[in-house]
Amino acid sequence: MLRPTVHDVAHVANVSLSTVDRVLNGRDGVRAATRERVRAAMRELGYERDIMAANLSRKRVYKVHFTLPEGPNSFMRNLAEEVRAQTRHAARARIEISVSTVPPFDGRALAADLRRVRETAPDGVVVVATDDAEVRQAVFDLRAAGIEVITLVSDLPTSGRAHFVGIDNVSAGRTAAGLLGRFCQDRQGRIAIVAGSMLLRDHVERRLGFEQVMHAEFAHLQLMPPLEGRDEADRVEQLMSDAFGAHDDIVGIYSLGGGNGGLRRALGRMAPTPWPMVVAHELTAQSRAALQDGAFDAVLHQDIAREVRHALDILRKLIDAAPVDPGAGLIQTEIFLRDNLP
Amino acid sequence: MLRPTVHDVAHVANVSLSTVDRVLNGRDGVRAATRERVRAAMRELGYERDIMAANLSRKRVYKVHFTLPEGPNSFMRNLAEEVRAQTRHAARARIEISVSTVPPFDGRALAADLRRVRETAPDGVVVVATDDAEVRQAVFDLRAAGIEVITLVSDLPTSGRAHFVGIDNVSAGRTAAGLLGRFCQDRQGRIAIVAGSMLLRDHVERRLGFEQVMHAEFAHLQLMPPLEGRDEADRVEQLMSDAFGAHDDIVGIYSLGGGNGGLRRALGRMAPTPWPMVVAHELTAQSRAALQDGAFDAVLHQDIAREVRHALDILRKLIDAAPVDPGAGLIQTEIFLRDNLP
DNA sequence: GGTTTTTTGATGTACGTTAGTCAAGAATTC
DNA sequence: GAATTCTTGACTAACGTACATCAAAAAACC
Repeated sequence: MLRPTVHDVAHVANVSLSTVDRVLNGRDGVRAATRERVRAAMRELGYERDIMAANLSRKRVYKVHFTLPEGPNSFMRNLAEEVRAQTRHAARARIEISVSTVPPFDGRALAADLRRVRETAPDGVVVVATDDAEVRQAVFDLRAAGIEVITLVSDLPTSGRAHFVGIDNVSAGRTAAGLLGRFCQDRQGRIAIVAGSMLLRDHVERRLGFEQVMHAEFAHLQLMPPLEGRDEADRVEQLMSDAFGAHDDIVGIYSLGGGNGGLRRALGRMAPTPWPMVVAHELTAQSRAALQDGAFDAVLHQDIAREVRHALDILRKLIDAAPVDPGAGLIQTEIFLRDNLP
Repeated sequence: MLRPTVHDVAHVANVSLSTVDRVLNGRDGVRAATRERVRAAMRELGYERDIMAANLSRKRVYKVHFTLPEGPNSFMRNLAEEVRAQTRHAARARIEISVSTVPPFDGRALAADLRRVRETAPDGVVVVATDDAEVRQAVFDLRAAGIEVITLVSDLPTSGRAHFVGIDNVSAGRTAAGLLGRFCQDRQGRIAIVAGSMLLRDHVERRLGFEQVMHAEFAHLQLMPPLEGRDEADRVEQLMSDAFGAHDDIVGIYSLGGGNGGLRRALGRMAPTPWPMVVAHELTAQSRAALQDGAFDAVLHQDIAREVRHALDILRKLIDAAPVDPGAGLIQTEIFLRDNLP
């Protein structure tokens, strides 16, 4: 009832262990007919190589590199911290993690870093991608060098990256709209949108999803054009204060980027009556406090720790050439109210 | 820079491999002073035993048993299916899974099954617990026999189970209230609660959390006493129809158990105007359809696949006597609207 | 046919651990 | 001080796989 081993395969195929080994590891010097006999035996027995024993034998160490944007952003700081925290755990699974940071929103710098990383010949790379042609090329070159690439948090499609690990941002935007629309279903007025930057793919996607659902399901609410807060609290505060000054019928706010501290301050100073319903992104000290004191109603969140673990998991499978469910990588967006704060 | 091995420990402690092994595996015949020397060397080097190599050597197979309630409940059917699906995967990690099913809501039968399972001497047991003194005793006896026990979906505190894997049901109830209250914030009227059975701990907890928040935050809404639908669609349909007949001001419904098909039918036949806001539990074919056609507004869900994987993960760690974060096991409750259905 | 080349088998070592045996050495007992 | 017990070290085999070497067998070539 135990798992079949190479010995069993050798026996069934009526060949020696050496031959099974040659077939298994793609070494040459095996006649096609013999190779097929061995393959048939493996299929018949349902043989699967014991990866742990295999790794033990080859002293395999998975070299994985993370390239992250630096900057004061508390979300990215958490990310970096989480990667560091996983380094300890990963060592147990023979994964050796290295990290480099690059300036945010700078495609050129990111591409340069990826080229540098390629020289260190890692087995896999995890990158928070900036959407840029040069970055796309750098990812493509990594792939060409046999290095597996996974995008994290912000995707880079058609770059050859094997998987994206993060939330579905269009869906997150739709969710925000579904919540905010229902919160405001019996009200008339405007909905304000505060974005970070429309250069970030995840922000663009959130806005897209949000507007889709708002238009389709909650047409009685009037969408204002997005304010670009660049994830900076002061700028967000200024923009929102201006908006409150210009309109007294803002009944809902969707904050899809950073700088929530500024939004709080603007609300505290001059929120209209009734207090607008607010949906924001990322559970941080600011947004948590805002939930608790009732300033925000809901916060959409991605569990970064889970994403990092998930990325490492998928990467290991890719490197082992094990099958990976193509749907893997999408993390469910979490929704927090003041009532289910962890 | 590689991980230290027993050889390194032996060298540093200036003892033989045999002695290190004796200390490591708690065999006797080692003087206290020597043992301490070895321990010091392990600490100094940061030695951690390579579990994969260790398991390979001892041909360890983790025997894990699942005891699940049977019955027509689609939630439990999914659970059983998921356990079966994990069996294949688990085999790769040397985990051998067995499953038994027992009649639902029957503490005596469950306890009997656990006693039977104890005879098969598994390393660990995962059980969907019915809250019952006899079950508590059976779990306690398993623990006494050195068998690790984890409760799944429905907890059984003070039974000695090592962990509970599932959602925080009080928090789920609070979340439901937070959503429903905000959905109905500009309305006046009654809120109906449909439960499965108040004999199930998870249902009791959901109701508790729901009422907590409703009373505290949304006192303008009037809570009706819970209807016990026993997770049966027909009964739920009857109860809700009666409720609609008796009251024309039901503005919100919280369905915290099964039988959502019945709720849908009752709503279709005689929902008041405006259509009540509905929050239900578990994403099934019924609740998904109800979200899509707008009958339900939100569905709280627990990802069973994740729970099963999580339970196996924790169990493996427990059996290896590895440290397990006491907070592990709590799975975030997912929230689905029609806008973020997977 | 004999020779060369290709294919196959036998054998050994290693990975880091478990687990055992046996004998030498040290400490303890009377 | 001798007999006894306890402690320690040296050695071996095993887990399932990888990888290398050498010899034997089989196929291909001229």
